[in-house]
Amino acid sequence: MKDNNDMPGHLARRFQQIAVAVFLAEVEDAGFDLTPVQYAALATIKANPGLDQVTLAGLIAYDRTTITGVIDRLVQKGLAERRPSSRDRRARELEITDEGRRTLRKITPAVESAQRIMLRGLSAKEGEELMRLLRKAIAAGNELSRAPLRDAQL
Amino acid sequence: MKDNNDMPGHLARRFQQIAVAVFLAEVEDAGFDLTPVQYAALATIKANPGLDQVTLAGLIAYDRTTITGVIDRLVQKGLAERRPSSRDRRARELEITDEGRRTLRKITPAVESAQRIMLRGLSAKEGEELMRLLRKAIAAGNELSRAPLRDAQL
DNA sequence: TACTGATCGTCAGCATACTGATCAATATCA
DNA sequence: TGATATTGATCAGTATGCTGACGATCAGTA
Repeated sequence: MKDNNDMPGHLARRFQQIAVAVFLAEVEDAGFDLTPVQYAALATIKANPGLDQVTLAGLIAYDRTTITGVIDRLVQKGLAERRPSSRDRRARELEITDEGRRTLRKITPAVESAQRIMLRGLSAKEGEELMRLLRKAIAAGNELSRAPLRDAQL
Repeated sequence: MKDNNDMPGHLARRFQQIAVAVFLAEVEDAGFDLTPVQYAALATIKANPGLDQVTLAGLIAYDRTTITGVIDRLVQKGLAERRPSSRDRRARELEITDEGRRTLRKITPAVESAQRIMLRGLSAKEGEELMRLLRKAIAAGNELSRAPLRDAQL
């Protein structure tokens, strides 16, 4: 009988669970209230000013129906803006605010600390190897989820 | 600037996302409607007849407030039973039904197939190494989430 | 035994994720 | 051009996960 610990799916769930908890704890210690999902979205908006929601979702592999709520909360916190696109009246253009920029800058040490903590049981070499294997497995399975990673097509 | 692909937290999220999608697809192909979370709970109930909800939650590292809904759905599907404990009037004893046993038996090939598919980008050796590193990182971070893994204390 | 603290299950509330549907707008092509 | 298909955003509904609170119960102790 296969144990849970032999199931990559179960290990994936556990590792994610810990990763989220560590992220939230570090960010809260730094005095901020931002989830991992909101952080990734905000950082991607900053790096791609004016992008629309579908493109953002593709860049971080979120479902398009999930991104709506995430952006709602970023807007509500004053970290991002959503305005109608001039080129496509269906689309919304996303922009980071000054407040969002400030938050990203000040939160970075906590985010990096979180990434270290979630690998604290591993040596530096093992941490690298874990990330390499995850990247490889993810690349092979990219199309298997409803929200695959996509390049920004310009 | 750190890329998403250098963040273990982001990789964890992506891998989990793919793992869940693969699991659901395989299980549905086999003609069943069971989530990864429900599967793990049901298998653990079968292996530990009469256990209470807190113990179950500890064995699979679920939050105790989450397990309530999961069991609701297993009971509603006729796969498990929840009855008051005779020893502790606060607690509920969980039992798998015959239907639950049948489902577990018939669903096993799909579950195992799913575990293979989510590692399909890796060699057998790499898959083993990924699981080893995940187990190690998880062991070190076990206490960092609200729902750590716990042994059944009897 | 009476008090105190811990524990079991549940609840309300919030934040991801997904399925499938819909509306508006754009693209494509016969 | 006109019919058709596709796309961007949203919505309702469902299922995890979590925080913090609660009532009922149990356990340990003064």
